Amino acid sequence: MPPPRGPEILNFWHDALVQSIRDQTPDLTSRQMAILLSVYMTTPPHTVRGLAKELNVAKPVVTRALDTLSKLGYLKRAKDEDDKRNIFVQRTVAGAVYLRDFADLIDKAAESYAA
Amino acid sequence: MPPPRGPEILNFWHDALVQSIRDQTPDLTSRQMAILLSVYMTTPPHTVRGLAKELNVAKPVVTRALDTLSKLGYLKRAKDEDDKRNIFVQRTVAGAVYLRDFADLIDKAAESYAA
DNA sequence: ATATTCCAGTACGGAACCGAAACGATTTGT
DNA sequence: ACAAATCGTTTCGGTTCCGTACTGGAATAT
Repeated sequence: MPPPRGPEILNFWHDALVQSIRDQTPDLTSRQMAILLSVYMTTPPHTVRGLAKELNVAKPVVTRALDTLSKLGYLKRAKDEDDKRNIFVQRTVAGAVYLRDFADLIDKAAESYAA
Repeated sequence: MPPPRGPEILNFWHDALVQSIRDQTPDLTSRQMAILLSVYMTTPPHTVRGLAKELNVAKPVVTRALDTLSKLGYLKRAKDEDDKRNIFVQRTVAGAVYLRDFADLIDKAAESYAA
């Protein structure tokens, strides 16, 4: 299995992106998607400042993304009882489903490059 | 590296996305990125209606994306002398450089999942 | 206790994007 | 010749996002 690098990976990215756009699922911005993925793919706890630092963006960006993503039901805020200044961002079933579907989408796009 | 499959692909996508956001390169929307990639990764000629159909979006979406992308110098419009209603979307050096850098970025993110 | 630091969220003005409809310019059909 | 269809763009009102600055509440330091 010859590893496709460089140019070919752009083909892969292109196909996955086109699929996700065509499928008309709620159109998340790159930042929203990155935040959603961070919450699901990295170890808790997740705070606003932590996410902001990870992505190197301003805090309001994270707050706004959390507003949008929690309105969609893809994640939720939870209080930190030990330090009430904090909030923890947590996963939801709907978010897990959305990401599983997204993974299937990318997988499909990736099939062409498996050989 | 071949893109990973299954759940791992989300890790891969996450890392690539975070990298591209952190690197502060001009923040293209999914649609803009998809259009840019279509122009560079599929065979010419590329017209507005063709790109719109490929992505299943309205034509003005493509026109606006072309405005943004040509302002960035990542592609350019060219007249079709045979049918003056058409325009052809063409590649530029700056666009090629941008995509090569982007590919390097993804490649780097993919390295972690080589095994 | 009280001043300082830290956290998430809000306010604000500006910019970009969206879908739908309408527009000129060009080509095609009759 | 002239009506209809095609193509890219523009316009419209509305929504969302952005960065900067600021707010209120909570923890920490002196």
